[in-house]
Amino acid sequence: MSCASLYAPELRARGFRMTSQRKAILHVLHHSGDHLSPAEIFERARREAPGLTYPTVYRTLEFLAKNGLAMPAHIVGKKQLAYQIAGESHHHLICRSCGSSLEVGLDALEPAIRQLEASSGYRFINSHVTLLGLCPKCQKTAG
Amino acid sequence: MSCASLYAPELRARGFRMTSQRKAILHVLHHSGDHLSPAEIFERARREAPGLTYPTVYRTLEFLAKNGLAMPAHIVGKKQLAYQIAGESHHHLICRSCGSSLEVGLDALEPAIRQLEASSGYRFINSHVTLLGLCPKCQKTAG
DNA sequence: TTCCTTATTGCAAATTTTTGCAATAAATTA
DNA sequence: TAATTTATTGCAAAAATTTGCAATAAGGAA
Repeated sequence: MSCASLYAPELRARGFRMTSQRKAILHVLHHSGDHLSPAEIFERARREAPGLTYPTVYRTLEFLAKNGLAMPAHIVGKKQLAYQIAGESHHHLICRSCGSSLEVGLDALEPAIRQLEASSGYRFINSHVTLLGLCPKCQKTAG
Repeated sequence: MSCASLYAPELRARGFRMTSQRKAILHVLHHSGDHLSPAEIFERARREAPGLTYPTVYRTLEFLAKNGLAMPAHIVGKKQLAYQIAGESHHHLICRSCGSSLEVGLDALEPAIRQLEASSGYRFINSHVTLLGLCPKCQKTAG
């Protein structure tokens, strides 16, 4: 039983379908856990879903993002938009100079987010905070 | 005196140059204040810098982002990456269903960010928090 | 001011991403 | 199980973004 079946009920409940292409892409994202570029996702998912095409990869990734199953992340310095499975909330520190990134569970942010939900009326299923700055190493170099 | 001269010293101090193309693009971002797509930026900046080309726009935007003068933002649902001048810290609430966004000054986050600077060693020049969720209207529709 | 160094640009081509539409296949119903 | 509906895919072409490299021009030095 594929890990993608975890997600199928959620999709069906909204009138969407679980296809072999979506299964393959979810499988790749789920097991990698990491940020992957569309090209990497295409290469890996193709093994499980032969005949998979690029347009499908792009459309699926945007679909998953809109439905909260994947998180897109634009890393300054990398040209491609990367995607990651939307598991527990996680947050990124990215160095704007060297591009190195650090993933943190930012518990400190949660109370602030809850408070904002209350005041704005928005409901946040996934919070994904990207903080851009300078890592310790680049603080020396770049001043 | 153009608003871009504000930024010139900072660039020169790092060994970069203030060109007419960068001036034009900074001018556009500075006075719009809003998120703009590369195409919008190209159209507007071209008026001040005739001969401006697309590759220059893309390269300049990435350059400004790397140097903390502009902030990129990927809005789920929009294909193009948008850029905004990096003024005071601001944060976005984006509805993952209809794409509507709300810009907020999220003072509540600041203490958490300062704390993270201390623990990680990263220094955040710009914090740019994008929260993805459902706006009140879409909470009814999308369940 | 003129010269010099090299960061930056424009051009043309390559690559990546998006789009329109007919063909396919997932899920529901009979 | 077979038929039906329509969400989803693949294909081909369009559009957006990136890259390599020679030409240009910003800023410092003479």
